[in-house]
Amino acid sequence: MKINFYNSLTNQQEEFKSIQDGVVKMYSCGPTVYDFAHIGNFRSFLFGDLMRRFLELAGYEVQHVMNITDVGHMVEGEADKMLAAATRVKENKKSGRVPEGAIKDPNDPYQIADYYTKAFLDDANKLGYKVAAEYPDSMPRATDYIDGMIEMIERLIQRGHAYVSSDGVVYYSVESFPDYGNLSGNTMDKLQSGAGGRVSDQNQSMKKHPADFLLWKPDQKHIMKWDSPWGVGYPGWHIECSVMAAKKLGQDVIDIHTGGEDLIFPHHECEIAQSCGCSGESHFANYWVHARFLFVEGEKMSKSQGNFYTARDVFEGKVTGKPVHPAVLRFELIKSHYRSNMNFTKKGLTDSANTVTKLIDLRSELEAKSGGKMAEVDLSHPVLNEFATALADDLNIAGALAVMHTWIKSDHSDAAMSLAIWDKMNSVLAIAPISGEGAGAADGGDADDQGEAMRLEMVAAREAKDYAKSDELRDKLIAAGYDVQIGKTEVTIKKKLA
RNA sequence: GGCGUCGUGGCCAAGUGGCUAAGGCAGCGGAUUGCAAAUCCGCCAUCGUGGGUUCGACUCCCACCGACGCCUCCA
Repeated sequence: MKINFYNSLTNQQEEFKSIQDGVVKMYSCGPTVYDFAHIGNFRSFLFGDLMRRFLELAGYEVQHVMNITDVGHMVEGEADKMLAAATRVKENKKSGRVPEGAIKDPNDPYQIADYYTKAFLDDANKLGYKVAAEYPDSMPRATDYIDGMIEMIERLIQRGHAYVSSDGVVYYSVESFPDYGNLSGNTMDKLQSGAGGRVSDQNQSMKKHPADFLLWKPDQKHIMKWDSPWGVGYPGWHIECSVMAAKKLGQDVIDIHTGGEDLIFPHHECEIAQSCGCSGESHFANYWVHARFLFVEGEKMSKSQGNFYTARDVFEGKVTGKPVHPAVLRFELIKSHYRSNMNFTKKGLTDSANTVTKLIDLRSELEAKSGGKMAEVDLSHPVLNEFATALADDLNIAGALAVMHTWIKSDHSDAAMSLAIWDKMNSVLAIAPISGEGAGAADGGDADDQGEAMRLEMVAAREAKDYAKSDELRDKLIAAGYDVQIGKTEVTIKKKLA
């Protein structure tokens, strides 16, 4: 199967060819663990997951690695992110958002990182993010790789790509790496002309070039710090990905690197400079694939706009007023093309809930009909072939979903075969459990006791032909989030997924 | 200013140099129902504007108009 991806490095669609036959080495930039991950983060992460699952459907063995950034080296406004997180955690403990006892000492950055790492894994697993199920093997934490970062910085200095400036800070010298700017288009001359005013002069005077970026900063006062040949301090942001990608994937050049589009510059540009500067290779990743941003009801998502949602906000019903099943959020986040800005809306969520429900219902129907028996099927089957061919065209999810919808409405008299096809499609969509995988499952919606009581009452009312009472109960059930079906003799109710 | 993506029905969104321009949602008509819901059947676009290339373009080229993203911590 011919697979195409849009490569940000060359700004065009390219046929995908893995370095090693049948194996794909893939790295995705992961979350910072100072706060709960929001739906924009997950849009980008799940795009990586879709890509990985598709490659697996296409027959590749995919080694996917995603880092956890737990080094407190970023700033939020003026404050260190870890310090900001400490403040936030203290507030959240008061409000109950962070349960009592979850973080014993909010001043300990490791405890904060641990707490939010667990929260991330919890959300990610619910959303069927495969790499999260492989934690910790495939999800290294930056603080466990400080030694590797120091090694890489030393090597960069040896090779003439980095230098220690007069204030003791280690910088990468972008002038030592002619390809700097190839990914983002921000070549050195453009950066220089555009730099005026934006960067503080005192910082700049220490650097050889305005675009030189930090590799190690000695700083005794920093909240998280480690010993190094350049003094006690902390590593730059970019170096962790270069190190963990190489260590975990075991080679200097990898196949695919993904992330949000905002990471193209400076983060990914700098990763390339570091990794290639260190290895001497012409490429770090052969394919750089970036996801566009997520908007909420047409607006950019931001805390000040009040339209900023974490994954758990959505699960808990902060967006729609009703709880949303994780499978619905997953489907909503993967159903639009990764290179389009996706618009996250309530209506979209409802649509997604309908589709997910339809798929789950079809599955139960097929299981009942086939007695759980499943046929053998592969991509040579016309339906799956069409489904996979769409995805092979730069992850054309809309095309693939069209195939799926048409198939849903088609003839399913061979239930065992249909079940097999269903499973294959679901191995990519992951909106319901697949054998051997517990993640991201829509487990159907069983009624609770109260709902069941109302249902029985309704049946009784109907036997007595008391339609007014029956209708009243139906309205109540619907208000309680149930889907009510009145059959000839039976009444069935089911919790809606959103 | 630099780099990049894009403009298809009410909304979301595929696709092709030439048979009937996917699919979803919404809507409309019908079947079904005590009434609904769900389901099933049917209906519902000529592709931003103006040129050009071509036997023929929505699809190729040019111009224009418009939308959006990145260039600063951000997925």
